[in-house]
Amino acid sequence: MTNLTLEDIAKKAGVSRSTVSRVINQQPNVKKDVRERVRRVIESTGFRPHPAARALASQHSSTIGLVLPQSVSFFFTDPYYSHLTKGIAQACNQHDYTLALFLVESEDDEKKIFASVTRKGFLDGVLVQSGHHGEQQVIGDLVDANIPQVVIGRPFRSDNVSYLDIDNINAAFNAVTHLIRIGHKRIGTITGPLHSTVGLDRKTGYVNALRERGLHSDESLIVEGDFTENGGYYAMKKLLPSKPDAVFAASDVMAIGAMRAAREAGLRIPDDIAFVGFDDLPIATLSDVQLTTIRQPVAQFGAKAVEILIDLIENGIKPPQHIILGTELVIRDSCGAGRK
Amino acid sequence: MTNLTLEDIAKKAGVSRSTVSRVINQQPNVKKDVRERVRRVIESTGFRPHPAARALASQHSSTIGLVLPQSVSFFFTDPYYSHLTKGIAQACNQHDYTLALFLVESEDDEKKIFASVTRKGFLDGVLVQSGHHGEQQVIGDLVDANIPQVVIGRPFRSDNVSYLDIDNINAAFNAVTHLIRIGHKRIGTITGPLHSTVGLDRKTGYVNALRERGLHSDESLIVEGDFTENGGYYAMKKLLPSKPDAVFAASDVMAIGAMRAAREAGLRIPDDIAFVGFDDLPIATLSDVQLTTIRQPVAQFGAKAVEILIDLIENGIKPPQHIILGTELVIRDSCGAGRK
DNA sequence: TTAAATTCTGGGAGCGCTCTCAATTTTTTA
DNA sequence: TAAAAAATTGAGAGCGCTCCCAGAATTTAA
Repeated sequence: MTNLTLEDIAKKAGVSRSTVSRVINQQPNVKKDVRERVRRVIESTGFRPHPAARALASQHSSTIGLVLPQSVSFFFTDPYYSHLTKGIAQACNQHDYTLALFLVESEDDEKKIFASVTRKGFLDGVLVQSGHHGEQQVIGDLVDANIPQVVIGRPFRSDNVSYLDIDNINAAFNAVTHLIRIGHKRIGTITGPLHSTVGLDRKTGYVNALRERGLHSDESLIVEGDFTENGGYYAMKKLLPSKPDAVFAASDVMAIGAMRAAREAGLRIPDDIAFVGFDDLPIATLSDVQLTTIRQPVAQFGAKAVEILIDLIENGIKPPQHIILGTELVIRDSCGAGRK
Repeated sequence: MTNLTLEDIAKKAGVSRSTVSRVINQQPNVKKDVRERVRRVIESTGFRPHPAARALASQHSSTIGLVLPQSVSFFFTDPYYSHLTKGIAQACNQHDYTLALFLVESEDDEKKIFASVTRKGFLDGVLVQSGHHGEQQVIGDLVDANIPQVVIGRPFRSDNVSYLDIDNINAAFNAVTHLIRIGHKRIGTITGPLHSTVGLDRKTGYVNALRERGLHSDESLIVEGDFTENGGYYAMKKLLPSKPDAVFAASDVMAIGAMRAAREAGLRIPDDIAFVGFDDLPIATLSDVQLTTIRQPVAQFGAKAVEILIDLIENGIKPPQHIILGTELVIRDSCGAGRK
């Protein structure tokens, strides 16, 4: 089965290359019967236009890139990213875009990947996961290259870029307020990495909630985690001497790790110590005690990012949009609501 | 910053388009000083050749696709696939290939994706995760389209295709033999889906081990799982009435679920019941009792698949290769070795 | 019925590269 | 030093498509 070209189809259908092109691209001004005839030939031959030729002539590739910077790639195996990636991939399928995945693993990768990502004509647009402070570079380069981009999560410098985020401060605030309301007094937190906006924002929400409720926030009750299970485990070990009666973990995965540490220390959950997580990934309901957590619609998040990006691509770059999606506190067993 | 072309670089360097092309593609027959001069211009301008133009002229795109068929996409959020994907992505970076991700989610996707995947000139090659029986179609289409492909995991019909797999039968055999050797008598298994070769092979290994050691294999000790945590949990519930003293789960994730069910039933691990998993993903060491399991080098697996594929792409299609990677039994706490 | 407006169609140029081939320059050999 | 061989270079064609424009066919208006 040799590869057909527009010209071949044209010949078979007794028309010109141009007409076939019109049919394929659903342009007007083709007689109905001609259009049908051409369509039948395309159907019967299984013809597909050559993507590279198309991209070259039309200057767009129907491909978008998902870039996970170095600090993020490390965590790619965390379920949050699988769900995100899945949502993104699904949305791409739906919109007939191809998804190219760029996991930056080293300085070396970084150079190569950024060079190809910023090369106009390869990708129509880029989704960038916001990483830590040092990685503003990527976003800046993309802005300079004038390539449509949407940042997932608020970046440190958010002027000039469209991004999609949840209201982390408010969500964390609600979670901690809930803990206070049901009677907890010494509430600790395991934060995300504090070189990321997510980490900082969730911590801010925690601090704000304590302050508003008149609880003094004790530095020894705040431990920095790294969004991994093990990170949560070790952070909890650091937290234990301060004897918290509740812990707000900035991710479900860390909450699971923290609960493991608590159990090892002989504490019962939620009787001796309560936990609230963040994300509401499936794992939240898989431990022995179901995790109270903040639900963020990760997959839809990805899908939404794709939609915004495609809008940017197809309808031109607009003033940067900042879209904040809602979250929801899901009360289960680990917070001890209704027991105290 | 407008987009440069070969011609622009040529003019700046005082040579012809062809010479610049030679420099970029590291071809011989360019004078040393000319090469240097051109290289400097490229460096200083940050020029990158247009990928589509390149692909069109050279008939290869330096892009490979990773296709996860419908039955697999469902499990994409399972950590196994994150690790696999990560390994693949890393290898692609290393070899200067771009990775396109295709998660088939529906019949509709399937058509679209296969059409674009089989379109010659878009992807240089394809990595396909072997799925269940009904999905041989993909692989067949790819073979017909004569596109270099490597299947990850043994497919049902393995003639004509190169694939990469581990020796599942043998690995499962070893795991179960280990359980027998340390004194367990009533060994149950939670299999993977039995419409997949992985599921079947690991079950076969289990059955063989029992047979060789003269234990009769009881149908009620075999329950089909689906590689999810919840699947493991419910499979274990079905297994409990048969009172196994050990369980071989065909994946770590299912083992975790199964252990949750066992704990809920008041059983102590490994004292009352032993567990062995499969995969040795990080989660194996994250539960309260560390999981004995079979280590398969998932990330390297992905990397290897990429290497084989690239070899196929760059050195021509060869007789199908079947590569089997080794595994290793990792003995931790959950099997109760040394206690009985 | 004819002129004007509209719709449809095909040819040509060009997207930015690679690759072949012939011309030119340089090196080697006698 | 000249001829032969080898290395280097540039021009041209072409990859398969899109898009513009002019010409042909059709429809509408007069």
